[in-house]
Amino acid sequence: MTTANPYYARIWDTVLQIPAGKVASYGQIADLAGLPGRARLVGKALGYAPKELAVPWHRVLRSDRSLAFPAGSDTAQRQRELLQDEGVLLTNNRVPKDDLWQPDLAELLFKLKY
DNA sequence: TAATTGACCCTTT
DNA sequence: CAAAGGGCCAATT
Repeated sequence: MTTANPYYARIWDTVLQIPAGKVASYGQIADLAGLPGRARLVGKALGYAPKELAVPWHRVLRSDRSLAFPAGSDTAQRQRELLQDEGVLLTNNRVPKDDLWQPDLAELLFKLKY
């Protein structure tokens, strides 16, 4: 472990709040985690995310609802498989708007214990 | 310390 | 709807 930053923990916690069958964008996660404008950091945090936390990184994608990886790459294919396994069907590398995560802010704040 | 990089986002064409 | 340009901020070199 090179550097442990407090930002990452909050990002991981927020991602863990995404229910199965729903997806959220990096910017949305950053915003909910209290880090507006730091969407890129979310991606980095997911890359640093330890396996033990079982962070559902596959439920996080770009704001245009497309995968953040080049189509055809191993990571992209695994993400697509994981999403389909949860009931999120990708059409042309994109998920339906109906599957976007719409969190209840009050409940989310309670779970994250701000 | 300065420059480069990146699992991104928004607005305009 | 897809592509292009500009911006943002932390981590890395």
